[in-house]
Amino acid sequence: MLDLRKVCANIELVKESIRKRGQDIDITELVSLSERRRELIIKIQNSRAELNRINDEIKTAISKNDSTILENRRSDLKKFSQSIKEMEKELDRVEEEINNQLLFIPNIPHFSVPYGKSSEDNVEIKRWGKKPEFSFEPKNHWDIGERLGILDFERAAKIAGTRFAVLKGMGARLERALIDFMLDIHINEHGYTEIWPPLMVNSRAMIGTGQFPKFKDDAFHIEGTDYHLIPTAEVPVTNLHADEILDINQLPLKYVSYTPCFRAEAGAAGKDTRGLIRQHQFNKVELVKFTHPKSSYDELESLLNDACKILERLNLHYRVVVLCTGDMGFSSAKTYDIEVWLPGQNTYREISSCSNFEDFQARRASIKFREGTKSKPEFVHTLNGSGLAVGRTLVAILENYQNEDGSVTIPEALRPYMGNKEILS
RNA sequence: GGAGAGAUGGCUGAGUGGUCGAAAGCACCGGUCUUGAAAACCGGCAGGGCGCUUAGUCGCCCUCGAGAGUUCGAAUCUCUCUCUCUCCGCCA
Repeated sequence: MLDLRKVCANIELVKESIRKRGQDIDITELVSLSERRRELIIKIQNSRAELNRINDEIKTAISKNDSTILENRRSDLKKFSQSIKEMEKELDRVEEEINNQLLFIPNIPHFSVPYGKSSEDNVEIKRWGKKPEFSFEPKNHWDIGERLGILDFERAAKIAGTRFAVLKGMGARLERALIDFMLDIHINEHGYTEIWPPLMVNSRAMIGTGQFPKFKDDAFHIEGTDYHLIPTAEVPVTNLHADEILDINQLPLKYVSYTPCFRAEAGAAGKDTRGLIRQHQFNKVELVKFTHPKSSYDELESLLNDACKILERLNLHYRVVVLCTGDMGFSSAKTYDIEVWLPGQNTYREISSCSNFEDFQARRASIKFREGTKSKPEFVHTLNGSGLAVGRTLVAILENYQNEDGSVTIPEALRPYMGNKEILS
């Protein structure tokens, strides 16, 4: 959420940033509502001050047993407080409307974010490793996985539906190994603290990180409750510190959390219907940081590196792109996507998305810190990134490490997690 | 699921209709003392919002889990909700 005062003081900047994202949101009503809000507040406050003054008179009248003043004042007060209540009702309506509108305005992109309309305009900034060469035609991961008997989409469809998968035998083991492998690196080498959060959250948490109200249809909801299946660990982990003032000496706080993620994938009908790429349920190891505003962009770089490290250990070729203004997520001020090379599909595929939200989420969830012991609390900056999407990493391994006979070599770094097995066949 | 108790500042906790945005203690910050530290003593220490001719060691307003109500006036009384704890039941 943007700061109302800043929006009103920088109307053109906000309009421009909405336009750069390729969106069309009219903020003129918001600005006039803000003015109305200020008028009402001033009126109400003056009235209340007067009300309080009269109340003090009544107090003294009672202590002095002066019944004349008492009766005079009492008869007025009721009407007076009634009119205040009416103004307050209007103020409530105005503030609710302001809030509704603010919740739908996306974050302002960082100045370093390239302008663009779609993913076509994202800018590649880094490439690591190289594409593996094959003496045969590399297969898709679903063909490899089904032949090895470790992926089963048909039975998943039977028990749940489309966009689900069953992992079996060494497939399940590989998924579990990857989770452990990623967690160990982030915890032991990168200094993150592990979190095992609830997999369902209330709507307040979903508002806090920006999924609600705008993207309500993307989440699974448990009917008759206020529980929502988390679309990413970002939601519970970021909201862990909602309504808190964090100790500046503890910043940056770094958390890593493995969770299943649930997405309705509304609007993605027909996209990536085959394979593991786009599922209603998938596993992800998520990195979350709470930082001082001054260092958040440095922390974004190191978060990106932490995520890249996993692919490097697995020796998987990847590239990093900066998302352009038109392709960036709603809450983000700057996002890097890590895209892994998938030879079976002859393309780079997003495997991690690392973002700095600046104070956009912190303001929604009210997460603050204090610069000095006597300073006013300020909002922290929040960041997160996948470290990594587990299912897509499994896909990358199957496709990049496949052999001509249909077997798959297990990356060396992963073997200790796979009972020292070297090959899936 | 049943019964009971509770929710107050960073923490502990007092307060049952006006003298309360709030005692006391702890923690923290500043000062005095000290070679330094500790102790002792003195002082400070909640969040949010609005205003300004002087942007301040400034003025005002709101907030004692959330919301509604009673009252001239609510931390205090009533109702609803949320959460926490204890006991019982059930259960991985």
